[in-house]
Formats: sequence, C-alpha cells, structure tokens
Amino acid sequence: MVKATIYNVALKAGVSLATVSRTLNNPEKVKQETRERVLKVIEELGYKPNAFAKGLASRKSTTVAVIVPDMSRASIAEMVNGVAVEARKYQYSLILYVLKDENLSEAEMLKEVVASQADGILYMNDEINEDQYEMLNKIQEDYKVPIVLANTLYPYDNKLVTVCIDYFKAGYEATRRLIDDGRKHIFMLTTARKYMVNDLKEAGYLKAIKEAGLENNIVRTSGDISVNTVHFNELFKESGKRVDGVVAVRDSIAVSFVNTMIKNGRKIPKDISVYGFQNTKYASLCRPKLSCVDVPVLDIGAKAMAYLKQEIDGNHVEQKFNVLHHDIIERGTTK
Amino acid sequence: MVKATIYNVALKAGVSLATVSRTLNNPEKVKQETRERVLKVIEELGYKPNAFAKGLASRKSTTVAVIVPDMSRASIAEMVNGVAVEARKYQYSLILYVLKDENLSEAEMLKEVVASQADGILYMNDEINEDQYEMLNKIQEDYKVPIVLANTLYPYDNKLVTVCIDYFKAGYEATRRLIDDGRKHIFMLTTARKYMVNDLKEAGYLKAIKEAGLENNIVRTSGDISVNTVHFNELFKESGKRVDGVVAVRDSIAVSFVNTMIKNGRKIPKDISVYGFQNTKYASLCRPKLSCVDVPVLDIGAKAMAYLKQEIDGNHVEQKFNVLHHDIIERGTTK
DNA sequence: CTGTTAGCGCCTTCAA
DNA sequence: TTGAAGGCGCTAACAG
Repeated sequence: MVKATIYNVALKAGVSLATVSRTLNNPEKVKQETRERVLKVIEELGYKPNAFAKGLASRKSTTVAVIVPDMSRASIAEMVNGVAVEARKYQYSLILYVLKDENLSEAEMLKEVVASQADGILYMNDEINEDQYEMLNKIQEDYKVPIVLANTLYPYDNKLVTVCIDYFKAGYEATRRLIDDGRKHIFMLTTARKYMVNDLKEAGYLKAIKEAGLENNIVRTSGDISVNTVHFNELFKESGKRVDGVVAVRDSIAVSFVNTMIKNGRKIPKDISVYGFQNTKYASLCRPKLSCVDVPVLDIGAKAMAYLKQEIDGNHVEQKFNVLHHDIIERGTTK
Repeated sequence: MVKATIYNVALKAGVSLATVSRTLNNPEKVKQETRERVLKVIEELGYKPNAFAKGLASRKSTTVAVIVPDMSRASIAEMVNGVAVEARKYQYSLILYVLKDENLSEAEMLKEVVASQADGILYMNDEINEDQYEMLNKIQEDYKVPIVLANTLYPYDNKLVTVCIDYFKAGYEATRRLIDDGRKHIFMLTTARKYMVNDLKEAGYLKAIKEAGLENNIVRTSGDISVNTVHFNELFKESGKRVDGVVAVRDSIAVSFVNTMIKNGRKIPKDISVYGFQNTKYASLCRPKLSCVDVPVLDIGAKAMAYLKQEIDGNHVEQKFNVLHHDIIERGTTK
C-alpha cells in the first residue's frame, strides 16, 4: 500500500481534487451527496492530507513549538501533559525543543523554530532573563508568530502573554502560616542561581518576615540532593543555627532538608515546620508527607495552550498576565 | 522584517536559487567563492529554508515522531531527554504525541503520525500488547517508515528494532541478592495491570525463588500511592504476613512500601530488605535511600534515536533486540 | 560549477 | 456546487 494522495481520492470519487480539498476543509460548501461519496473514498483509501503540502499551500502548520529547558523536571513534564491534552482539542501537533543541549545557542534554536513554520510558540523556562525575553519578543514581532510563556515570568515587561501563579503571594502566604504558627526562626531555602520565579517567592517571604519583625535568613544552595545535603548538614547540625520554620522553593529541596534534619535528631514538624513548592510526587512519597504550595502546572500548560490558540486565531488576549489560583496543602511537615 | 525565501537570497547574491540550495545541501558542489558569497547573504537575511517546502520537495522531513503514554512518568521524561540530545546531533526535530488523551484511538493517532511525514517513529510504551505491536509493524511495512521501540518490549516477535535492558535478568538478580542475604520471605510488588516489562521482572523473580526452593509471593497493587499504602497496611500490618525481602517493579512503589512498613514499626533494612526498579529521583529522596536496579533510561532514549537514524539512512540494524547494561545500586534499604 | 525546469501535494481564487 | 489553474518554497535531475 502506498500513501494515497488527494488525486487518488478525487479520481476514485469521480470529482476534482478541489472538491476533495473542500470536503475536508469547508464541508459546508460541498453538496451533501458529493461529500459523503468523497468521505467514503477517503475512508477506504486511508487518506490523510500530507502535512507539508498542506502547510506549504495554506501557510499554516497546525503545529505549535514547545520549548522546555529539561524534560526530566517534574513540573515541566506535567505542563507538557497539559499542553498536549489541550492541543489535541484543536488538532494541533507539538514540536518539541529541549534546551538541554549546550551546543546550541538559544538564538540559533529560535531560528529553527521559525523555520519549522510553527503557528505559535509555547515557552516554559523559569530561568528566563532580559536577553531571552527580548529575543522572544523580537521573534514575535518580526515573524508575527504568537508566543505564550507558561510558568515563566518576566515581571518587568508585559509584551508577551504569560500564564503562571502569583509566586510572590504564595511565598508570602507560606511564610505567614509559619509566623502565625508561632515560628520565630524562619529560613528560606532557594537556589544558588537566581531565577525570576524564585526571586518572587523570596520577595514574598521577605515581606512576611519584615511585617512580623523577624530576622530573615536566606540560604542559597544547589538543587542537587547530594550537594545540598552536605550544605544543610553544615548549616544546621545539632549544635548549629536555630531554625524552626522553612520555606523551600522546590519540593525536592524541602524533602532533602527534612531528611537531613531528621537524621540530625530534629523532630518534624515539632522542632521545624516545613513548606515546599509545587506539590510534585516527591511531596507525597516522603516521610512525613510534605506540606507545600500546590502549583497547578497541568492547568498552566493547558491554559497557556488555550491562550496561544486564541492568539493564533487572531483574537488577542487582552490580559497579558494570567494568574491561576494556587492552594497551600497542609500535610505532615507542618501539623 | 518578513521571512526571507530562497529567491531573495539568490537575487541578492546574484546566483540562481539552485545554487543557494546547493550551498546549503551539497556545499562541496559549489565553488568556494560563490559559496561564501551566498552564505554571507543568508546570514544577512537571516534566511532559514521553509521546512514544509523542503520536506515536500525532498520527501524527507528531518523529523521524528515520538510517541509516549504520559510525560509525567519520570522514566519517560528522561528518555525523551536522551532522544532530544541525540536527535540534535543529526539536526532532527521531534514531534511529540502523548497518548494520555482517552478520546483518541491509537490507530487514529498513528494515521496522524504518518500524515505528519515523520521520517521515523520512536515508540515508548511499556504497556504494549499484541494488537499495538501488530499495528506498528503494519505501519512500518505499509509506509516504509522505520520504527524503534524504546524501553518497550514485545518478546514474542522481533520485527521491530528494540532498545531496552534485560528485565528478566534484573528481576532475577535483585531477588538473588535478597536470597544470598539470607532472606526467606521475599515478595514481589507489581502493578495490577499486566505489562510486558513487569511480567519479565516477575519471571526473573520467580526463577530465583524457585531455584532457592522458597515460596513465591506476588502482590499486585496500584501505582497510586494513596491506594497502595492502604493495600500494604492491610497485607503487612504488624500482626500480619511475614516478609523480610521485597522487590518492587517501580521505585515509587518501593518507597511507598518502605514508608508504610516504617510506620508499622518495621526496621529497614534489618527486618525487611527492599529493592526498587529504575533509579529515579525518588530513590535518592527517600529515607533510607532506596536500593534499586539502575535502568539507564537516558541512554535507552539516545540509543533508540541513534538506531532510528541508522534505519532512516537505510542501514538496517541487524540486531533487533538491543540490550543495554544495567546495574544494581545498593543503598540504605538493603544494607 | 551553475542555471533551467519540472514537480512535491495541497489550497484557493476565479469561472463556469 | 464544482472544476481549472496558479502558486506555496524548495529539491533534483538535466543541460550547459
């Protein structure tokens, strides 16, 4: 069996190829009788229009480029799930770009994305900086290809449609809960590398700490478990710093901290109360279970795709910053 | 700035479009001087060939379809990382299909994949059954599009190139280690739903148990933490079944079991020795750290992509089953 | 080494 | 409601 083309269908159905094209793309413009006959032949031949020819002729690809830093991050993977399900609704295909490769500059990759003829771009990279933001904005303007940022914040500007949660508020709220619980020595555990998203969590933490007249303590460490374990051991060993509350910017960092403290004889949550961020599977697989901010990553992905589709269709999204609701989940590390 | 075409480049460089095409695809066939001039114009105009036109004319897409069941599974995500890095080496793009959507039959999706003109298909779905296998094989034959299975086993046939580890051997080895350690009541924790890959782990377990003259105990449970926790509590509560060794088909199931047992007052590894499967991040984030079979998922992804590329280039892979080496990592749950 | 030309498979006016 | 015809941007013989 060789791949059927529109000609094969037209011939077998006794119509011109234009009619076949119409029954597929503008069925209302074809007489019902003809349409049914054509559809039947399409079915018989297992015909599917060649995506390239279609894209070339129509200048639309029904394809969206998804740019991610690293698939193995739980939040990224889950967002992609959300994107995939939503994209299906519109019959859109996903073309995936993983930035993990050091050999490729992001500028080079974006040129490729443009060449791929994607109708839109979904960008999810919480480490975005000014240069990257401007580059994306330039692409959007030069090539008229809509871009939506998913869980990617650049709060200094609002040229690109963005879907996320209010990280500042979440950081503030988690810290407040610790304060209201009577905790006095509250630490924030964040990444050594500065990310926009984590900076916001930190700012929220600082606001709450300041309001309460407490001293702020920010620990910048690695996301790598073996590294941060050593770090936590140094900082908080039995005889060490006083600490009775912690907000970590990632679940995995929170869990690693909890493990280290328990090994040092501290009681969780009695001695130290801990909040993580994201509500990944790690949060449920640790002992005690981790309390954390629940970031609806699946919804963020889906919403981002929905907005992108809207932009592609020419209906501009008025609201550039789209903030989704978050919850704080209380589990074993805080009560 | 509007997107530049090959004509713009040809005009500005004072050559024909064929020459531009050549400097891009067969540079050795163009005089160096001309080539440099063309390249310069390409650079200036930021020209990138339209992927659709190129694909249509050349009947090759430089694109590979990646089919996954669910991105949020750690092993899947990591395999995709491996695929992405390897694909970059060949300048191949990835088009992603997530089977998560219940509304879409797999047959329908495969038709879409074919229509997408992908040069090859990478299929990663450890739950594959006979129907699916035959469907894939038919696609490969009918449309002459190579397919490689990554971490996806269908051992009853060998028409499709497959990359995986020896799950039977791994299951056998883990069980043997427990036996050699003197454990007598060794359980296998597996999924209720039967997967090929898990069946093999189970078969390896059974072989070792039989050789040692012990009694086999297979518990089929859910991958869902909240469900299997209840299940483990019922089965193994303090007064309950005797158990001193466990091999679980997934890290997450192993960790959930460990947590449940510790809450019931059992000592790990003294009372019960536990092995997981995969070496995901969960294995390092739990307390005690999980001993497990290390499945090199990143390598599996990369290797699968490499073989696919080879098939696409017409160099058939002789060896259909390609088994990668695995290790067993000893951590806190066994020593 | 370079230019000319004929498609690749489909969409989309424009006529009929 | 349908068909004819001209591209979409590029590759790949074939000439020169």
